[in-house]
Amino acid sequence: MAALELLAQRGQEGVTLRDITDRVGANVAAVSYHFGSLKALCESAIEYALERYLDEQIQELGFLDTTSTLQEVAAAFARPMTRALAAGGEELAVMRTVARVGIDPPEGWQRLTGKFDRSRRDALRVLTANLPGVDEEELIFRTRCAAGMLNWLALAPIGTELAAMSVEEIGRQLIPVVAGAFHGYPQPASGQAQDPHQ
Amino acid sequence: MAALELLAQRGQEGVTLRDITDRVGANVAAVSYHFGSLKALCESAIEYALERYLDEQIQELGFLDTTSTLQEVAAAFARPMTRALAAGGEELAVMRTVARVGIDPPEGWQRLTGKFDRSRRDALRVLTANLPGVDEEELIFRTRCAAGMLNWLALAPIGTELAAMSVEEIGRQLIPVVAGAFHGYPQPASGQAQDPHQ
DNA sequence: AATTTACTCAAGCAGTCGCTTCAGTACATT
DNA sequence: AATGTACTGAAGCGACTGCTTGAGTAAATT
Repeated sequence: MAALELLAQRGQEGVTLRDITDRVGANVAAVSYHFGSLKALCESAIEYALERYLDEQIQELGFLDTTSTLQEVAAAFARPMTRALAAGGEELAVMRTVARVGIDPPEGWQRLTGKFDRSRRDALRVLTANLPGVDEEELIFRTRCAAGMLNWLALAPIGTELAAMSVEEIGRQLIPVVAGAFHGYPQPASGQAQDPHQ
Repeated sequence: MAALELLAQRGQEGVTLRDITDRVGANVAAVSYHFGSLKALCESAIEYALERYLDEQIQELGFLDTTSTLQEVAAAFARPMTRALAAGGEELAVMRTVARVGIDPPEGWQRLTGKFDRSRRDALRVLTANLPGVDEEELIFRTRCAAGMLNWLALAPIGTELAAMSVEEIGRQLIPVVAGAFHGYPQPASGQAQDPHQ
């Protein structure tokens, strides 16, 4: 039940029935018996991963309030990923599966839209307090960009490099980048460009 | 020769020989005749996409110099992607293929490391001029984060939303985020113990 | 002891995969 | 007209896919 996320993350469509059964030492019939089909097994694994990630994300954002700094928001936003990168193993496989779903969403993934929306709303709430001058639409966009960046880190080779670091080291490098993406760096509307952080 | 990138982007490992031939109205034998194998065809398509993207990226960065602002750097860095998103079609398929390669690199992709390194070096050169206070190692990290974010935009569903906008509209939303990721947003000085998770 | 329940196992099904084969065709060259 | 070159078409090969089947097994329940 657990070791198959390791396969779901190596490619949603690239995982075969016998890959899984060989890895866990089971028989192909066991999958049909327990899940009905390979597709149902994958959906079950994806649902498990999504729930686990969203619960963690919502909890992290729940620790924040309107007095939280932008760095704290970025840290909370990125913490599920940084923790998974540092932990590796099944925790990282869960994050990779979630990231894959963001690229190749399965058919019936709308079941979890509720939790997903709540996670996004929580992030938006703490961001608007820090960046009152930015449109809500743009904050949503930045949130999605930041989430995409984190998902990319989980999937791309750079993620395996980060996996060798501690969670503090990852956060030290990553959080300023996430916070910077949230904050933005305005385009020179007219005249001289100035450092907006002063 | 062109319409097959559309398939390579729908999943490197999920593309089948008959998918391609049915789409272009050709026969399976034509692939073996022209490329030798499906793998060779995919490698050829990937190589084509990578070269096309890297040439464009290097050219964009080449327009910059040490007097360019951070927004200009971000704009040049993101322009191949914003342009592809606005253009759609084959140009977007090329970017999606490149992004897929970043996640699931094919076996012999080291051939193009030279151009890839040059692109990264060019980006680093114009970034150090804008951010002299940041370590080079961290600038490399931020460059990879920003590139990952752009790749994500190409692959994820948000990319199809962006594809409905003009290149100026995309840039208006995207460039501040990329520039913000480059610039970073510093963490609060250590010792304040603001983080509730420690 | 008998029965039910939960599950595993090897075998095999139809379908698809990448790839090859070889006869057939269009066209340029001689 | 004959020949060579470049390419296409349909058919089929072995390997693999997801999935099913039916016999077999171990433990719990009766």
